[in-house]
Amino acid sequence: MPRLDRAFYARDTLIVARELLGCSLVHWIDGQRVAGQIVEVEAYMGRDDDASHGYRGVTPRNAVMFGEPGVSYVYLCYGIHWMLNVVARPPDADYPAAILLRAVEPTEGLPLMASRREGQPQRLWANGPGRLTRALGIDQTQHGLDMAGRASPLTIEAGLAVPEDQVERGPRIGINVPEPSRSWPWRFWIKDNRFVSKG
DNA sequence: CAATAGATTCACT
DNA sequence: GTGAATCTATTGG
Repeated sequence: MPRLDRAFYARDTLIVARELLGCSLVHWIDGQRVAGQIVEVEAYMGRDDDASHGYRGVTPRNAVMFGEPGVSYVYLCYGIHWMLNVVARPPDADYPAAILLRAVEPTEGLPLMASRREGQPQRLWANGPGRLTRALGIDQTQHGLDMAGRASPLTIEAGLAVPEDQVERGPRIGINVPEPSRSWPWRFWIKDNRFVSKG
């Protein structure tokens, strides 16, 4: 399937988040292709969302959130876990925005993934934002890549559209939960998918 | 500078 | 359910 182009990412953040469901996150490691189908995402928009890294303005870490759509935003969380986001915002947006990839279902390069997730059952390989980066071999070196660019080793490819009746939306989970009025519908996941962490 | 919270996961109880 | 692991950006003195 073709990789998602710039125009895909250069739209309303919530629309892009919704449409990322069912697409394939693809990474080439040493000429090997590893991939998973995106089953859970979370949108972070700077202007109204004080949980967003972009809320308080530009810093060295979050700068790409203010820039080109389609660029990867990778950062270390809790000193241990790499989080993978992709910038998604209209070209003229006056706010920073990115979408956190929270879970994928492994589809290609399973032996390589297995070696990176040794001792874990397959259902736990990529069921979580820190787990999927581990499974696919994504870390700081993938920060700032243009995922819409032709040569990027990290990209997202189009998938079959997920029907609306299979999509669920809900609030954040965990420690960083905004006020209820602002906490929905920023998380999207495929209904009944066994890799979705919570619902 | 020192302190702290954090878009989490894992091992253990 | 609870706590540890481990490091960076940000906040406060």
